[in-house]
Amino acid sequence: MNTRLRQDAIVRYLRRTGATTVADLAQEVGASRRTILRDLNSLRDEGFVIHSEPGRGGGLQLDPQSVQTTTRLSVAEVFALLISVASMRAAGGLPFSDLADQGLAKIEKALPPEKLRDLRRFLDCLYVGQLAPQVDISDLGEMDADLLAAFEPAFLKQLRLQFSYCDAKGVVTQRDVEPQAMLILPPVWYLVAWDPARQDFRHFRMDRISAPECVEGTSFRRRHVPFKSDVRPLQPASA
Amino acid sequence: MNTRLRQDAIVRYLRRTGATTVADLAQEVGASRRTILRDLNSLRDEGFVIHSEPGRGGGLQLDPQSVQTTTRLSVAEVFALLISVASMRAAGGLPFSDLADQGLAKIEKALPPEKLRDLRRFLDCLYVGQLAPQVDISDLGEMDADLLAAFEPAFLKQLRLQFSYCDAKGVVTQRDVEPQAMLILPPVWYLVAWDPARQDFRHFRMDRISAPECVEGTSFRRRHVPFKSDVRPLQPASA
DNA sequence: TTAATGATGCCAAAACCTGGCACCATTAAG
DNA sequence: CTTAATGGTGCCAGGTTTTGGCATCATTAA
Repeated sequence: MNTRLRQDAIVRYLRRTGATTVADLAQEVGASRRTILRDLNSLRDEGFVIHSEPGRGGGLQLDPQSVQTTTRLSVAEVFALLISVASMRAAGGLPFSDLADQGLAKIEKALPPEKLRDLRRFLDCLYVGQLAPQVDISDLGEMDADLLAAFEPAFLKQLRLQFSYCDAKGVVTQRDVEPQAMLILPPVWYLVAWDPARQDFRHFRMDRISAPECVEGTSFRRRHVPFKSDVRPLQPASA
Repeated sequence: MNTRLRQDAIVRYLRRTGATTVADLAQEVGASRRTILRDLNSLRDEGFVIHSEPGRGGGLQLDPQSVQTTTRLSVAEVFALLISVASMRAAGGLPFSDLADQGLAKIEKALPPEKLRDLRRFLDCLYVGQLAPQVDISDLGEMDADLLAAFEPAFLKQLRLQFSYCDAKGVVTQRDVEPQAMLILPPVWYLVAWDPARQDFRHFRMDRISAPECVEGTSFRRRHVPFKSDVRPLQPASA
């Protein structure tokens, strides 16, 4: 985790919990006490007002007034975005939710502090139930950037994709396929691809793909993927 | 000098001078040519449009239109937001997805059109499975505005809320309750409230609430809502 | 043709970040 | 008073990231 991301996470957590301790923050963002204290100093340098009190019963508290800048989105719009992203996260840690959070943090900073405060308080009243059975995707988070970097050109330029794949039995094989679609069955993402060697479609769990790499100079045609009827396009209707 | 600070300095200098060269920038901010070029790439990733032309008489120029984008979102961040919102919509039409789309549309406008086109093409390759059994929430969409308008002050100022409620058996009753939380069990939203008349918690399906209205002048205290263990706060956990 | 310029890959050195440790000051509880 | 919890600082070894230099290429105007 990046310094900047961690500091954003700290601000979010402070905003959410109202008051907490250094040890708690360290646990929450997965860093040491020392690092948290350093981050707090950095944040104070950047203008965030963070009250702190040593001693038993003391703690940290973020002054809500200490966020400023200009706006372009309406409060309702930001609220809606917030809900979407947060729900997705709650749904089981889909990939990219960290990125989305990061983007939202920037957007939130563009709200008038007063409205932002209201938004936060309102949001604190929201809870979500579990959407899907929990699956271990602990490694997925760190692969996002690599996967995205490799997949984007593969889909855009229709280049073949090579990677090594670890199937359900733990057997690792090397693959060279034509990416056709990505299928999301929360919280697991699949790559659906045509395997020229096997002359058939195959689907691969994202979290079992490693070392993905585009094969430059290759090209292929899109195929009609035989999805079941309960699978539908993700593309929003209107936007 | 920090990476971020240096990149800000580059943008300021480009804005100020109108046009310049890499060597000039390197001199100005006290870094090497190589580093400047790296920074320019980062800035482009974040959406800044920087024209550059090689060759004698060429140079760099910052597109003034891209400066209006005060919120510096990276392409990856917008992509992540897009995924979240689109998935939510596909997952069963949660309330507010229209608003979220609208907000995203504004954000997308801040992207270079070329990148936006790529983003859309990439998104065409995504599909999503069904998250939860389908429920009829056809009316929910039109109530969003009313509900939001009524609920926001109720939660913010802790005012009692009156509405008429149609229970599962179709019996309509008049309610006057203290709103404590909102619970999302996709795709259905619930209002969790303390009912003073019954001295107990009650939950109400959003799509069965009608004519909600805040009762001015009332006030109450927040209570600890006895949620089951698989219910968790919607507020994003730290990244 | 030539010199200026943007652009990219590579690599070793420099800079920075991190986590652990020792230690201190303050505070509330017992 | 003693004790445990807490915020805060200095220091250092190890790890990660950033940086600058270099070679190289493409493009453009003089």
